[in-house]
Amino acid sequence: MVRIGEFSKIAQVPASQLRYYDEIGLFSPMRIDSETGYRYYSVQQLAQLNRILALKDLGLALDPIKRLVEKEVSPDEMRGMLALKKAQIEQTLQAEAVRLNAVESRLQLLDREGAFQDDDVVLKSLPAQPFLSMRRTYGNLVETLAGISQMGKTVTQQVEAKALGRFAAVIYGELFEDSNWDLEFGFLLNHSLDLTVALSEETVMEVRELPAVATAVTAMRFGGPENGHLSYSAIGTWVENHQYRLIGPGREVFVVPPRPGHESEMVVEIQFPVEALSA
Amino acid sequence: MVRIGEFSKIAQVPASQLRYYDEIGLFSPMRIDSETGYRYYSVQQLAQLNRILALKDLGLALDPIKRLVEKEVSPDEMRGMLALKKAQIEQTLQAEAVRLNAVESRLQLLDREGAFQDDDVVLKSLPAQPFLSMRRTYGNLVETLAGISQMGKTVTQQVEAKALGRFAAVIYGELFEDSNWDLEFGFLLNHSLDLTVALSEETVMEVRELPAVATAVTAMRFGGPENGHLSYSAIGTWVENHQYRLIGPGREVFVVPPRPGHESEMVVEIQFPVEALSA
DNA sequence: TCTTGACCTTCAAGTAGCTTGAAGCTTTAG
DNA sequence: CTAAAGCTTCAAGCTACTTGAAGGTCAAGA
Repeated sequence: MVRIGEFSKIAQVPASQLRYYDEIGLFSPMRIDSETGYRYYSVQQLAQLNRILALKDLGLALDPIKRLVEKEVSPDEMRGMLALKKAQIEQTLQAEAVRLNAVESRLQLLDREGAFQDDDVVLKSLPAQPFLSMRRTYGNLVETLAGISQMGKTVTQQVEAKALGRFAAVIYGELFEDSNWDLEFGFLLNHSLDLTVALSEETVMEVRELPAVATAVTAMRFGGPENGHLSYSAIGTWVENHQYRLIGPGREVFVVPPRPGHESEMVVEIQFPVEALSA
Repeated sequence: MVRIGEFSKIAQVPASQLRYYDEIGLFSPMRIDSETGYRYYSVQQLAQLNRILALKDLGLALDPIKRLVEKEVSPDEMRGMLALKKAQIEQTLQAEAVRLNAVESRLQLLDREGAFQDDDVVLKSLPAQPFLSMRRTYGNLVETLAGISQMGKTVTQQVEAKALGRFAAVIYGELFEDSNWDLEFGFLLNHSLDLTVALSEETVMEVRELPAVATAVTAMRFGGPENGHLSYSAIGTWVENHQYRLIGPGREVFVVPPRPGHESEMVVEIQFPVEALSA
């Protein structure tokens, strides 16, 4: 029997933690002196403590561990817990990898530019997302707007609102020509669905996965398309100045969609996939 | 200007979080009605909020982000922060990978055994660790103990105590023979050092890295070597029953080293690297 | 035997980044 | 005009601890 300080040295666990585990009833000393309150542990208890720490290392929370060591858990429940944990860890791994990517981008950027950028152009990484969309070539602005408006109505009628995310467009051609716009547009979805929406005999919207983008340059455009060239040129000069290169079609995500009579309040996020030109 | 509810929908950020950011002075509404206290945001502020969220996505804490957006950070400081973050993320990635491994081991184990084991044999993953050690073949127990004892004295005299971890041994041969024990022993180190310790003309201890073990079966032995066979046979039967295979030399880590007169209180952790026999 | 210092006790508060809930006021739609 | 939805502040809760204050206990040396 040893006092808490020695046991904490042996087990390589801070005494405060042992007291805490005692307090929450997870792991208690062999004996507590009823006069002084001193905790006395036996080295035999190391085995138990190690089991607890091993489970904690798996990423389990203390509460489930408590039930585990008290044997209140069926094998099936245990299997469920572990499978859940596994899925969580896999997610975390993915998320961390993306994060690492983003941090590295920033670092490279900083090395080249020497200062932190303070304009409105921002690097992001974009996750893959299901996209209920159609692709077509439009002759002019009026035709496009009409198409979009009709699509909006049809979709909101046929698809439950909470599945629908933001309205978005992918721009395949050059927008700076006045005609023949090659566009894909539709709604981002909050979770993948298997559905199609028929707009007419010839045009059907389908769900596909909009691929993830490791690094994208993004900018916000406030107001209607008349401000569009501003944001595009901001992105264009930024990309040139910072030694990146466009590697895919741009996207516009409608953060605040235009409402009739309030078009000037609309907000669009413009996103371009890029990659760093390796020095 | 919109109220907090609508802004929260647009920005996809809970209102409670916006209030919190206001409270800590990280991101405040454009205007607060002095009569009602209502917060009013402008859509233009989305750009600022998005910058903040992007930095948060990098894994930065809110406090540094606050200083960043208030531009109280030099590029060099920023570089330092990011480099630190990068290192942290890389660590996390490693740790998560190990964790995933361990969880998968447990799951496989559970699938084969159908129940959670409740004896004292536990699966762990072991990190790589620097090891100040020497390897020799010993003729018999007495010779071995003498060697160990001399080594302990010399090392504790020559190396600062706080660098020294636990005493440990790697067992290369079969211990069940009575002679010719092929052993490596010495002290685990808390951080890597570049040093050698000469025990005699012929024997010199050096620091080398004891490799990490993805999956190890471990057991605790309480008491002297006379209990040793118990733990070894426990591990042996466990490994057979659970369809694992030994893939490297075993280790003994002295958690509570023997003290003269109190040998029966010693505690040793026995570790064997294993791998699952793929079904 | 006394003192000193190391060690132990409990209890309260702090950590990060929020979320939840209660009690009460304001705005908007019908 | 009323009801519902939306807003306010303030307090407490979450995880897994750590830190610190105030005070009691133990072992060794003088």
